[in-house]
Amino acid sequence: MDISNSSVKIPKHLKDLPKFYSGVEKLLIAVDCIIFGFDKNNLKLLLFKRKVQPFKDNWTLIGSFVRKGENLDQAAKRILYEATGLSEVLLKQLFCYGRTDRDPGDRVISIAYYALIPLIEDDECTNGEYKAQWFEVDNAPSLILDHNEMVFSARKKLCENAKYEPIGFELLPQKFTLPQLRLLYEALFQRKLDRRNFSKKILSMDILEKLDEKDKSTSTKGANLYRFDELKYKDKLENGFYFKI
Amino acid sequence: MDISNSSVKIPKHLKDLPKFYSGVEKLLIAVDCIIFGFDKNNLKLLLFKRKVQPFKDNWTLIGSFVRKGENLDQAAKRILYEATGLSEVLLKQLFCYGRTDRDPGDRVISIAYYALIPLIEDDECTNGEYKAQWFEVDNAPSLILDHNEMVFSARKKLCENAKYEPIGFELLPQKFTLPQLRLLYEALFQRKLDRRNFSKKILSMDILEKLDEKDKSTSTKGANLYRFDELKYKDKLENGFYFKI
DNA sequence: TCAAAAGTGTTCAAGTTACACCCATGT
DNA sequence: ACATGGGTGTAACTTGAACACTTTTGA
Repeated sequence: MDISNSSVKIPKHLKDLPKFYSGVEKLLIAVDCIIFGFDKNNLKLLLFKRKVQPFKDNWTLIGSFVRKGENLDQAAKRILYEATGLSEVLLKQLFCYGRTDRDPGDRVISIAYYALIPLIEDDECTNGEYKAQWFEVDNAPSLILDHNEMVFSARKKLCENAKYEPIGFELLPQKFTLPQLRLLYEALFQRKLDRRNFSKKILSMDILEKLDEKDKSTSTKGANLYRFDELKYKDKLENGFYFKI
Repeated sequence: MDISNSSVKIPKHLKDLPKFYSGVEKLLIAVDCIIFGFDKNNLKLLLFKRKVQPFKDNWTLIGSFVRKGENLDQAAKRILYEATGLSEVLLKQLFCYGRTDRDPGDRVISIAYYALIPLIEDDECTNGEYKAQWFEVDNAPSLILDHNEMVFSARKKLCENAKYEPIGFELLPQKFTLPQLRLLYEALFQRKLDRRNFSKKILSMDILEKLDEKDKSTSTKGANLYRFDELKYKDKLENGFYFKI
């Protein structure tokens, strides 16, 4: 199937014409980000104090209206950068929320994205602008509008995606141990995983690079550090391999 | 986790105030529907001749701008009804397309939905308004804007969803045979499935009702007709069962 | 009576789960 | 020397894949 943008090119004489579709009502478009992090045992959520009315000072996801000339992905990226200072981050579009009454401030269509970031300190996230705070996902305060629903769906989607894509690594530091990785998946799937079977499975995929370093912070023996080998992974993908945990 | 709309109620004094968010640019919002059908061996796509500029008379997905006071799902439902006359149809939101340059007519944010309908004749779809035509998905004409990309993604998503949700039945008549159902999944997954293993698997789920009727249109012996037992399925769902094909 | 599709059962391979023992090291 | 978490191997089981024979009936 041809998935190129379109075989029908834009005729030149259209380019400088006034816009079509006049008289159609326009709406506000926002992007909201569900920012996940992981800390030892817990999946976490970065929440913010809303700065504007309505619902000023209530807990909220971070979001912003989409600007003129800005793609949706760009908007998500900008929002995340403004809120955390991070730019190389996994962002994924989840769902579009458009109930007419979802925001009493006006009708707003909101596109939800989730972001997976390696945990950083609360105060590094503020950038002077926002009061950000990490919460355990299962222990987070109630949020404004339909943001609770967004978080719920995002968590579910994250869990699904993590089964078939190697996105868990995005939530860990570059170097991590197998026990760490296992705790992450246990938090995502909300169930215990067998230590031995987990190691076997993840190592058999042959997408981790074993480093010559140990992390002794959780045991006397120390656990080996690994790195996700993205190049190797992508190479394998092309040869019919697919990630599955 | 609390997924109620919000624990923060809208303060009464806000309700009659002028809208917030003044000065923010608004954009056009459209919903586009990828309408799938199934005919004997082939997954099909219902396409339309565009009635307006730009790209008038080119093949396109059916779509419409979202109206004031209309939820996104309602818009999708309306579009589908206007185009096919069908109203009890599976509709699922897929993805939101928002590239700034995706429509030369103006900046339009488009939310794609797929619809699964039991095949009906082309001319029943017109409703006097549109020139609709079914195409095999793999043999469809090139579409305007980013509609080719939408179709591609929708097909992929449909395939994924069909593995874990009993949505295949939406594409068949109420009464169907196992060979028919198998052909459908073969078209979705684009590979042959073993006749015997397929029957075994689908019947072992115990969500089909065997009818006392045969379809003799494809063989002398005739194939038994079945019906998807939605109530039974939902009941099983609550008891931890999950569909998997 | 035979061709063509439909229905059913068995066997084998692969993947998943359960589980036990040894290792390294700071105290 | 021992307690604690980390590393590996093996057996039982479940699931999915491969495959062959019998049944029905219109032509």
